[in-house]
Amino acid sequence: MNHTKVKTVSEEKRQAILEAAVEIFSQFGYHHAKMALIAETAGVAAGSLYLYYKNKADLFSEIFEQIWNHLDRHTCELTRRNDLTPRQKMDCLVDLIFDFFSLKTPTALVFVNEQNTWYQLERKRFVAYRDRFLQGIDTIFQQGQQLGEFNGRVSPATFCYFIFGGLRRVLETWAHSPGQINLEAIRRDVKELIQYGIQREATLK
Amino acid sequence: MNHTKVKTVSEEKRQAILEAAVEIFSQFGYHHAKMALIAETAGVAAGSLYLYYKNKADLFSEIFEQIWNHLDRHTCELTRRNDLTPRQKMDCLVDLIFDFFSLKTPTALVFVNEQNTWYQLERKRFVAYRDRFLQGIDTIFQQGQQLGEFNGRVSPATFCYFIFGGLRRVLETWAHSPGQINLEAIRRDVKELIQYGIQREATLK
Amino acid sequence: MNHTKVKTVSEEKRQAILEAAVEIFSQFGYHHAKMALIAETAGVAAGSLYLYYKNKADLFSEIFEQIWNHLDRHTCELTRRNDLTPRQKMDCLVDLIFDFFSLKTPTALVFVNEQNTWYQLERKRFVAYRDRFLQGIDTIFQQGQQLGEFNGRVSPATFCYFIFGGLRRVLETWAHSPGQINLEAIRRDVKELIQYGIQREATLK
Amino acid sequence: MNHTKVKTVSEEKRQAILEAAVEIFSQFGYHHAKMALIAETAGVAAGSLYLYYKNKADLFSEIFEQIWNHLDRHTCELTRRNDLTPRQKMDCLVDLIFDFFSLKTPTALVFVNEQNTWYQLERKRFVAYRDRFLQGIDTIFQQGQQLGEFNGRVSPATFCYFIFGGLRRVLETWAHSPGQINLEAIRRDVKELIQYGIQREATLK
DNA sequence: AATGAATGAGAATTCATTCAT
DNA sequence: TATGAATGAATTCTCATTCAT
Repeated sequence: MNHTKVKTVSEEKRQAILEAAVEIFSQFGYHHAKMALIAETAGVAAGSLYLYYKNKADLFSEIFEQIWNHLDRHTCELTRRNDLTPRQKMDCLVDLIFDFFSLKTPTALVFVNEQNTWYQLERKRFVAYRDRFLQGIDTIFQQGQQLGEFNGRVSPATFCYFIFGGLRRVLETWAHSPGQINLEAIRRDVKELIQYGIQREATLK
Repeated sequence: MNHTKVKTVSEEKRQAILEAAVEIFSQFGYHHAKMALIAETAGVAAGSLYLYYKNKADLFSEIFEQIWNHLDRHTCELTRRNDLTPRQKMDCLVDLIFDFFSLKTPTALVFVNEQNTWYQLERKRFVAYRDRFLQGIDTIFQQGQQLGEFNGRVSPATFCYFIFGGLRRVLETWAHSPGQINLEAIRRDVKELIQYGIQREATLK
Repeated sequence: MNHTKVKTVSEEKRQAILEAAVEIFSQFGYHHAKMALIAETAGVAAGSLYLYYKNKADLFSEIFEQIWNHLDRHTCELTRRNDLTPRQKMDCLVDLIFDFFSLKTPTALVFVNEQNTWYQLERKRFVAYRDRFLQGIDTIFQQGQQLGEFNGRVSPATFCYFIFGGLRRVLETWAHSPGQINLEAIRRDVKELIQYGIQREATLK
Repeated sequence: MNHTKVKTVSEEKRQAILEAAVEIFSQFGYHHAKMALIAETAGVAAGSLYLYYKNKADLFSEIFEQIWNHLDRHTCELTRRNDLTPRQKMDCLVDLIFDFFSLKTPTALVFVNEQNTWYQLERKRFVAYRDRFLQGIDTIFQQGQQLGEFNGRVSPATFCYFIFGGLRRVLETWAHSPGQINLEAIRRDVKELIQYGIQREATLK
């Protein structure tokens, strides 16, 4: 029974370190974040970090893995739902991301600001996760095209990249001054942009 | 007397260094780019870099300054033209970005990938340039809204970021495998997405 | 009451740790041998090592102590025997070393490879053991010289080192690929080399 | 012309660093030698070491390379000479080594004491150099066996290893207290041991 | 102006040892 | 006794920048 406790204690500390890392990475960026400071923030000795994570890059990657797992899980569910129209699904997708950003702000800051760092550290995984996510958008988009709800003249790939890039960019701006920009206003705007960007002309009559 | 000539020679070398820097920064990212390698690429000694630029950050900033000046100049011109409708201006803006990416790919990659690095190095300038550029788009956008051509419910800033983020992302994909993707097809798709994203519903009748 | 038993149990674990240490030290060398790995090999927790040995150096030293005690005991016995000629005693000495190597190969490897490490850690003891052992050889050697059996022009110490170095080297080669080399053939060769190296010219007539 | 000078200056400093390294390695052993101390001893900054040597292991290896190149060159020459009998060649070989040890004592100390360290760092090169050297002894030995000068009952391989090991061991002892042991006395003894160890019985009549 | 060898501050990481349980 | 998570001292190596030539 204390096996469970040990596991729990460890898992708790692992999480505490991760949270400290998020804090420090979001504040200083990957390259200026010092392991010693992460350790101090987490309330452990510097050496202890290496009991839970192989090295700085590994600790950093863990943040991205957790985010992607979260996004992935929900995107998959979303594509499979039958109770929503493609247009509603697209809205939900935007909500999924915006909810994550408003609830886990520091994590989200790391996610958008250090995207390129992670790409350099873990090219393979970066591409894999990104493509899986794009796949999700693609699925929804094609569902919409088949139902005649979405603009049929645009290639799904371009659409995916465009929407994903637009979202990321908007959130980057927010990430640079999260206190000053109203996330909810942006959320509405983005939905509007996507909806009217994908809407088939005929339906607008 | 030969002051002009010296100036020119110096200016040429300054530019050569800058181009080498673009090459190296785009390949390795700011933090993994070594000054020694930039010097070698530029065909000068490491120490000589410091005759032309104060330090690494300064050299890096210069790249962003040049890009912004280029974008700025063209955006300003564009806003002032009377021979184009706002919708056409928006098309021209897309062309501006597409041309920039296809003609100066490494520069463009540094611009999109190292945005956050530059933000950390030069917060003030980052914000200043960004806002000035936004101002330009805003002008066009408002012209379009006043003429009833553009969607009036979206904030120009969000619109602007979203569009540019989308553009950037699409072009990044192209930049990673330029031979395999038809740039002109993407250009058309993007214009389509933007037009129908900003178009006032009524005009779609 | 069960004091004896406890002692025995403890002694067994102490020995198990020592054997694990021999294994790891012989494989990685003193400086690359990790205490954690020794503990794992011995089937105890890392912290437990310190219940039996003061520290890494102490554990390491214990190996040398045991080897020396083994060599010492047999060498002493050998010198005291009256039923053997000096030449036969020398043969026995070679057998002692050969047996040690073939029966306790990892231990022997630590002994030969880490000689210098031990010298740095325990200079005093190193010298003391070495000199005591030399004393033994010296005794046999002088017995041989007095009987006119051995070459009188060579210093016993040099003789001793030379012979042991040669033995060690030959056995090292064998230890690195025990299956491919016939230990008995080497044993014969070495005895031949020693005999004819120590033999007084006159006796060869 | 100053190209030569630059080269010379660099080569001099490279050598100065190497000598400092020999000094420090011989005093503390590889694992306790600090790069900072080597730099200080050489009169350069710590970072400068890395201009001349890739890392600590590389600097350390250079010492062994130089020694082996020296020994190699002379051993090769020796085997090819026609003006010496095999017995004289064997004597010269011993002299080669002893001369090196008396002239370059600190270097020699590193060579014998850190043999095992080098083996662990550069297994391949260690074996290659050692085997090439053994080859040299082997050549001389077989020349001697063919002429009937040397003991024909001992396998050349065992002989080589034995002699090499004996030599190394004798010098190790000297290395542990170079001031207290008369190298010349050992030199004589070793020659004696080898000669009478390899001498064919018949020639002793 | 140009060079490039020299500098040295700075940070990640390892691992023997401890100690609360 | 036994554990093994936590500690933190200690050290290598990198690379932007300087400066004597």
